Amino acid sequence: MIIDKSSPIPQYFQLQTWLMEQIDQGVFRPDDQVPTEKELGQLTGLARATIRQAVGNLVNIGYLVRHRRLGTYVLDRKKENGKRTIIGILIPDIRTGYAPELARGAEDEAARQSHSLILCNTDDSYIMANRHADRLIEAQVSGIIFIPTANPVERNRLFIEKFTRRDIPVVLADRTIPGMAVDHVTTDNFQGALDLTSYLIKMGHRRIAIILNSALSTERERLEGYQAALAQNDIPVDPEIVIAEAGPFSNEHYQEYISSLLDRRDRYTAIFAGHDRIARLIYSTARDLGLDIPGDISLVGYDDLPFTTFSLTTMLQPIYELGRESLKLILSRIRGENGEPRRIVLKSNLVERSSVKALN
Amino acid sequence: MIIDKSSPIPQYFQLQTWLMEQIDQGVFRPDDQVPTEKELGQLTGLARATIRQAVGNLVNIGYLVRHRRLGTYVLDRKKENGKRTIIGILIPDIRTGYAPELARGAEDEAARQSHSLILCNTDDSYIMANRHADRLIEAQVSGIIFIPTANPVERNRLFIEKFTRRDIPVVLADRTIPGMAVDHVTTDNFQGALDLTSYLIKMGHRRIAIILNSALSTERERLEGYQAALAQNDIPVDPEIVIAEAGPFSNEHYQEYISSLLDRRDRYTAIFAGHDRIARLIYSTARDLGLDIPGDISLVGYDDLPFTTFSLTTMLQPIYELGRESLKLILSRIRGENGEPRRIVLKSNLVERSSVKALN
DNA sequence: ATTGTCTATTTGTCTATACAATAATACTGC
DNA sequence: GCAGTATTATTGTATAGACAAATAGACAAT
Repeated sequence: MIIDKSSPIPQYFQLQTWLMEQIDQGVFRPDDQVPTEKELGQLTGLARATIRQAVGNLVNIGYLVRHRRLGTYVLDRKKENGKRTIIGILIPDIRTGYAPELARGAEDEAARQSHSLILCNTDDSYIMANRHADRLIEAQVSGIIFIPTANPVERNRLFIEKFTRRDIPVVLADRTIPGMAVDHVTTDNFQGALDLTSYLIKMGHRRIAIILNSALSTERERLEGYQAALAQNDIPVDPEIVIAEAGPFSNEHYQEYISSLLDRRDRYTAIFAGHDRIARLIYSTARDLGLDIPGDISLVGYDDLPFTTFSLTTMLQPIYELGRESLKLILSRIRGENGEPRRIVLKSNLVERSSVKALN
Repeated sequence: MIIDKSSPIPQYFQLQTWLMEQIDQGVFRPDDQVPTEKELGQLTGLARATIRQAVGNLVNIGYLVRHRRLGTYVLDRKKENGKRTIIGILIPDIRTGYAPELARGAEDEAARQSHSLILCNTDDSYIMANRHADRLIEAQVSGIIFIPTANPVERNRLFIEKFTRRDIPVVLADRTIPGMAVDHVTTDNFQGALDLTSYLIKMGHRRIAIILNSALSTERERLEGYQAALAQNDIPVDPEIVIAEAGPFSNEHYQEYISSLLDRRDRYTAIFAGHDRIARLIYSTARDLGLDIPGDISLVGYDDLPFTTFSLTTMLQPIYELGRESLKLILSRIRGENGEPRRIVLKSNLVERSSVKALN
């Protein structure tokens, strides 16, 4: 029997629970009709008012929908979920690097599709990310765009599971998390770095320093691209001029690495900066030391941030598109598309300006 | 009588409506007990089940709360309102000018107080702002931080009323709307411009050009500060070198104004740029024309955006603080503080770099 | 072919009644 | 004074029955 009349649990509540179970277990599926009130009465032996109370509660919390004369139907949770039109985006810092461009790309697409974007700054800290996570769940976001923090894989994994446990889809933007099967939108960092390094080699540079943050998947891929380009040209890697430390770094930290790199400038003729922000720091540090770029040292960056005052040869990443594509992907998941995790890779383009001197 | 038995409107609904009216009109106030089901029965002549249906609905939508044995009480809407922890922020473009800094200031304070921030880009267009508005209302934001668009006062007024009609408080950040009594957080643009112009005069400049967007209240105030400084020093205003056009401008539009201003460079020795973004454009345009700053023309800006590569003397606005204060203010309103619209003015500081040549 | 009418079914509204659970308050016994 | 007990008002749960309103679908009228 469905209802235990002797139980202290109210009978309407027993019926309500039973109905929810049937729905959750797929016995009653979305858009199916559930038994009519009369049938439920025969099934349970309860009075119609009691049945109405149970069904009414389920209507209130969005499990069922009633149609006069037609019966009561199971509501499609996914469809309902799609009605909450808020998506969370977790970015290290909206003020730095490509963050504004990415956020704008995502927001434009969100607005176009009648969704709103909650902005969260993580400062690359998993503690902050987790605080945001709890708030976002409470705000009933229906999806998450996440730029993984510069922290161990495990930390990022736990963060993501907080959402997936609740059936809230997550898309990784730009950076990925090794070993995790999650949707991911990124650019071709390996190919980009390979092209960029090959360009330096073509310009006559053979001793090329590189400085990057190896806590970030994107920059690790760039390192691999750099190594591949050297290998293709039979140039051995000089570990003395490969600075690949892991961590969430402040400008001050980078400054130290840059200074020590500039101290060893007899070992190389060009620097590959892991991203434009480092490139800018290198530029201003070099200038303060009286060094000319590209006169004394050639320099390339990665990102193509807007500078206007400093003419950096760099790899243009389609960051605005990256934001848009991330949002499109998360929306398709919210709308119920399931299947294998997808990986979208956008092409980058070399932008040749005047921070590289030809040596040949 | 409260209930019209002959009406086609269901009696439970009539009772429900009546109760809501009593609450909204303050007959039953927050935390008051409403009549017990028995009393309502005597009052209306309805059966208890009907009364329970009416009251039950009001409990569901958050008007009332029932306590077994104690009675039914009016819920404090404000208290409930405070539970929705989302605030909307409408900014022209997260990618340009001080927007990232402002957004970060607001988001940090929001996170500190367990609130979330929905980011909206308006591109200074009231059409986009209105589209966002509808979405934000649907998302049930409990407050709005708004940077007015570069559009006529009326447009901005209508936008704000959309929210105030629904008891959603609005705080204006940075820019204001003339003639509207709304909370406002800004910087001392008049004093800042006065100081900045006085500085130029102290450096020996007497013919000072100014270029700004007069659609923005902030820049209008800066124009007044500029005029006041000239007046204090008995310098007449030369209308030929005051470019104060109104509109939402693209870089290309500004470029034209700048070019025409640079054509007349015999009439002035220094340019006061209405904001740093124009200053940057002036700098690069001048450089393309072979002009040196400050050698040929002195230049000051307003904002203190991070440049690193171009050393601009400018007025530092505490934008991060502006974002934080805006959020603090909106939260105090959300929490029920009422009273006269407040106006918070933050101090700016002159940052002396090397874009001004001393003429004396 | 379109429009109107009827019928059966299902949910929507409403009454009258009963007992249960809860908790503030008063009372009782020590 | 204080712990336990009884009282009692109030909401919570439940039943049985009735009529209303909407509407899909069948059928009739135009």
